[in-house]
Amino acid sequence: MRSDCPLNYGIEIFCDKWSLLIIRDLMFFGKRYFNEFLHSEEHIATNLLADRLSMLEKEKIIRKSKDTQHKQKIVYSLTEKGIDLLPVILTIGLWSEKHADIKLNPGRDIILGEAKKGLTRGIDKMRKKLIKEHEVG
Amino acid sequence: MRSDCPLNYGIEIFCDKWSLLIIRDLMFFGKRYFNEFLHSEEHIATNLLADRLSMLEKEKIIRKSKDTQHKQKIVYSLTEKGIDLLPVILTIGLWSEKHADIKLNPGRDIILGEAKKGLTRGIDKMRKKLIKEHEVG
DNA sequence: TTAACCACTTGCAAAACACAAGCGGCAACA
DNA sequence: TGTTGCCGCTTGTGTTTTGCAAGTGGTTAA
Repeated sequence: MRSDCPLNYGIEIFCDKWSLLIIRDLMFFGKRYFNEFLHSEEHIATNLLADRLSMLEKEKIIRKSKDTQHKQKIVYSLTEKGIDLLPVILTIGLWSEKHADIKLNPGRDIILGEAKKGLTRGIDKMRKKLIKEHEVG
Repeated sequence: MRSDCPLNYGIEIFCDKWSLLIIRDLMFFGKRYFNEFLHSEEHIATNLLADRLSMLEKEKIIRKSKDTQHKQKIVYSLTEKGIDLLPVILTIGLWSEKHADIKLNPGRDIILGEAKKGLTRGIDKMRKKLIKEHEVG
């Protein structure tokens, strides 16, 4: 670590071009398998995806488990630490919606709308949903 | 741009290991000069600092102006787009405080405390202060 | 006049990234 | 029971970004 600043702690872990996109896919698009992350529109390379998944697991942001149906498949899901990145992801999304100089996906309003109405309440509501989906707690 | 996802828009601009730290220094530590950013505890290199400052200016997150007193000095300050990164920085800080497995700087509680009491209210209060300090609006 | 300070720029080595191909384990099908 | 294809990766290679050190041209204080 370069410093003991809380901001820097988070930056060193997930501030790269891919980690938060993987977490987004887990949060909002129900993706759980290696191949599903691979086919997101940003097109991450297989080696980088493998790197990020093992890093995020090491940091206890995601959890790896075996699929009970298909033995060759591995299921990824969010831990509580991962779910708690929801405010970070939403605030970045809201900032982009306000300030982007290019046209963004209007479909994402469904996700951001709740947070736009009231940040704290929107986060609480979405957090509860995620805790159920990822069997946390 | 790799996609039209709002999250991705923000990520492509400021999700690297340095940009948010420079913005933090502008927001909370009153830093305004090249040399001041240079001497933060994370120790950015001069070429990277120059790169990031020109990128952040190009993205209209910061503003460059000449010091009226010292002609050789250049003053950096936040635009409204930059000030609006406050929620992003605060939520990363709060996440770190909650989940870090190492000891973090307890002095930062002064900054995070207001947001911890109530996120929306804390942001509003700090935002108003920043708008005055950076002469925005 | 000279020494220090200012915001950078340049050069180079190391690390990270991006792309393509391949690999061993598992599964569906003939 | 052999073949074909999907599964989560790993490996190899070239390119880009980063990190460090040194230097530069203009400015300022003594």
